[in-house]
Formats: sequence, structure tokens, C-alpha cells
Amino acid sequence: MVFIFVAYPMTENKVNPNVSVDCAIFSFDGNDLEVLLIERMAGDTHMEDDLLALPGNLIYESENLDQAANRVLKELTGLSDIFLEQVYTFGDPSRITKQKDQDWLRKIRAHPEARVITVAYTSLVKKSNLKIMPSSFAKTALWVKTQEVPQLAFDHNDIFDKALDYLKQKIYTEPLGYELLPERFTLAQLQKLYEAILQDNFDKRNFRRKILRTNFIVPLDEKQTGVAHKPARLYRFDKNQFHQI
Amino acid sequence: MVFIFVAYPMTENKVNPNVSVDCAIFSFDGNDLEVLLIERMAGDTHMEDDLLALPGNLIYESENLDQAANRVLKELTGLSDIFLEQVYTFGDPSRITKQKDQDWLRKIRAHPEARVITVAYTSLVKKSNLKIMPSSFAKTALWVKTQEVPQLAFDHNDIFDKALDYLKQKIYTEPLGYELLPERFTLAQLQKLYEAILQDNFDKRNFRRKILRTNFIVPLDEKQTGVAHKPARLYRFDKNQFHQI
DNA sequence: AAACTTAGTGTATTTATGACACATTTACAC
DNA sequence: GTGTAAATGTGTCATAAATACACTAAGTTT
Repeated sequence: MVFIFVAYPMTENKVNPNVSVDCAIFSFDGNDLEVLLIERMAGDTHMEDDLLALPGNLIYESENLDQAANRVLKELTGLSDIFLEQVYTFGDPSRITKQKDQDWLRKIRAHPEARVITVAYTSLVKKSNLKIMPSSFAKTALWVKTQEVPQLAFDHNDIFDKALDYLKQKIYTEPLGYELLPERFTLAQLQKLYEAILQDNFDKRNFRRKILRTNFIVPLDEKQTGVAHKPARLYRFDKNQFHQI
Repeated sequence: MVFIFVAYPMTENKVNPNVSVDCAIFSFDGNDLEVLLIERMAGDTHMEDDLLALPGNLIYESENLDQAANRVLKELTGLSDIFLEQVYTFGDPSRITKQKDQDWLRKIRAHPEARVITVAYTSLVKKSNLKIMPSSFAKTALWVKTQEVPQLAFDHNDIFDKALDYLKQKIYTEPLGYELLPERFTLAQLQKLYEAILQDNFDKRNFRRKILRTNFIVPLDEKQTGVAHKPARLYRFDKNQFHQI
């Protein structure tokens, strides 16, 4: 039997050296869905006119995939304590064909030519709670409206699409707004969120009837203040209720 | 920087040496859902009282994940030309804790202690079309009713559960029966299939009305023959129709 | 010809959906 | 302080879908 020898630094994963995780993190600005992207860096070298990317990196040998996703997201963006869910795994040998991706990998990876298999994760977060602190090879992290996502690194556009599909499925059976809206919110805000995710428009009266029937939101004895029109009643989520819209 | 050296035979995947695929293949015997399992073998050595497993094996360096799933399934069971869909990826470092799994890996793998990350695939097949021909390390391949699945190798019970959940979701939006029933079938057969997948019972009249409204099955001018009761009308699928039940 | 077995069908009630318009409450400008 | 702008909040009707429910029909077997 013929053997070849490959060298790995101790700090790397020698068992699954080319498995990564990528995170599609969504937020809502009141009107549009947004996704968190990073500008990547190669050491100290600035990459001129580089592609934006979803935050992601290789996994460690001793951690499971969920842990890897949480760690990598934190390292690149500073976000932690986020409930990440697995979406899909991408492993096509041709994932890495763009010149800019190859240039970047050559500067940062021990095996830049290797096919990397990546497990995609997604989550929803309230922007207001967050201070984004890019580090590791992320020069900056920024929110981009989902309608305005440009060409991304690697196959990250495919990953982004898959994550959005996952969201659309999920909103039918789970009260997703909990992660995206402030603690107290109006029904108009909730409706805009559903419209942003499902890419549709609903009749206000019908939407309210349907959403209130589910019991997963409860009315409060409070109103908006400081708005130049009739103030809307505020609601909160009841996490113990399940629903099906 | 400290380097360690690891040896790999040329025929192995040195880039992603511990990534595998596992397949949960379902069939329907007219009453129950069944899943395809293998008895594994270590070279020529019979493993006494071993656990059954889902067919699965390591991927090659040059193939994508879908291709790997198709190849592995064919090598272990002889099944080919099957539409396999990705379900979920399992990568917990503790996936391989059962003694019998460790014994088996030691006999068959270059790196038996390595954490293997596995991508789960699923598909539906008509048993009638198939000749199952176990080979590679599968000693036998057998159909087991989903209600009677025993403890399996590795975390294959988790994989099986996830694949079944995937099926349940899918039957609401796609005419799954196409892959599981004979070309011409009765509405009673179709109903039993839905009941088997969704683990529920439906009223005959209501089921018929609902399923016929979708237009994805079309009535034929033929009847069952050789049954000791009123023969049922036969139907076939119209693959061009989509539905939502 | 009687018994057995599964096929095939209709109706009434309740619940959900979709379409649609106007008065109410606040802030602000004048 | 009156008028205007802006978004809130609400009800009904028509249609469609879901649910619950029981008997006759058409074959085979004995």
C-alpha cells in the first residue's frame, strides 16, 4: 500500500481538517429582513475589492457542529448566546472556484486547494440587543437587506437562499417573531415581519384575526407613545403557546 | 509551530478523511412503512450479535455529497437510480461510543478512533422494482418495519428519526406516493400509505374528497381483479400536478 | 342463495378564508 | 385651538374547507 504524508499544525483538526460551518444570521429593521455579512481579511493584508461572506470557519476536532457554529460566529462577529439551527450541508468539490476565494484561501489556509464541506446554520436576532465586534479574519461585519445581497464568497449565495427558505417554512409553525421583534410590539410591526419573511402582503383585518386566534401573542394594557397618529396597542409573545398559521 | 505527521493510504480521502453519508431508505408493504438496514461485516470476519445499521460509508475526495450517497447506497445494497435527498448532518464527537461500533471500526477503518461527520440522506422506493444485492461490508440488507426498528449502530436511530420527520413534513406538499405505490393503485392503498407515514387514521370519505380535489391522481377505467369483495377502481399519479393537502 | 368483505357515496354543521370601508386617536402646523 | 396628516382598530358577508357520520353495491366464498 502506498502512503503519502501530510503535515498539520497541532492546533488544527487532523481528523476532519476541511469541515466548516457557515452562519446566516437574520434580523429585522422594522421594514426589511437583513442578513449579517463580513468583510474578510487575510492576516494584516487588506484584500482589495473582495467579496462579502457569511461568517464561517473550520471546525475544531473536539467540538460538535452546533458548538462550532456558536464559536465561529462569536469569533467573527462577537455574537453569542444565539440559538443556531442547522439548515443544510454543502460539499460540492467546485464550491471554491472564484479567483477571489482562492486568493484569500491561499493567504489564510494550510490547505487552500482542499474541498471544504460546510454545514450551514441559521438564526434570528434582535439587532437592538447586539454590539457587533468583528475579529479574527472579519474586518467588519454589516447588516445587508436580504433584497440587496450582492454576489458573495464561495457558494454563500446558495447557503443564504437555503437559509431563507428554511425561515419561510418555519414561520408557519413557530412564532418566529419572538427572536426578531422588541419585547413589546404592535400588530403592525408583526404583520410587516410576516410580510418581509413570506414576501407577501396581507389584509390587516384578516391578519389580525388569524394571528390572535393562535394565542401566541397576548395584548398588554399599554400603548405606543410619541407617534404622530393614533397610538397602537402593544402586545408580547407567550412563549408557551404553539401555533399554526 | 509544531507539526505532527499522519499517514493516509493513497486510495483514501486525505482532505475530508472522516466524512460519511448514511441513507435511510423507506418502502411500503401495503400496510407498514419499512426502512432498509444492513448487517455489517468486517472483512471475512463475522461479527457475533452485531447491531444493524443504515447503509453508509466514507465519501471520496472528488465526489459531491449527493454522488457519495448514491455510490455508497449502490455499493452496499445494489440500489441505484434513486432520488436521494439530504436530511441533516450529524457530527457529535460522541457518535461512536458503543463497544460494538468501536470493535467494527477497528477492523475496517484506517482511523477507527476518529470522529466521523455523517450527512444523512433519505429516499422512497418501491420494493417490487428492486433486487437487493448486498456487497462491500454489508452481509445482508433487510427491510424492517419502522415500528420495529431495534437499537442501531452509532447514532443511526437518531438519523432514522430525523429522516422519518422529514418524510412527514414532505407528504403535505408533495405526492410522495408516487415513489411508494405501484403504478396503478386503489384509494384504499393510498390512504393506508398516508396513515402509515403520518401515524394517523382518516375518514374514508373525507380522505377521498381531499385527495381527489388536488388532481394529482387520476382515475382509470380499470378495476382490481381477483379480490374476494367488490373490486376497487384503480388510479395513477399525474406527476405534473402539485398539491397541498 | 346466503354470508362475507371491502368499495363507494352524500349531507349537514362547523370552521376558516378572503374581500372590503370607515370612524378613531394622536401629533403637529398654523 | 382648529385643521390636517397618519396610522389604528374594527365587522360582515360570501365562499371554501373540515369534520362527523351510515348505508348500499359488487364481487367471492361456502
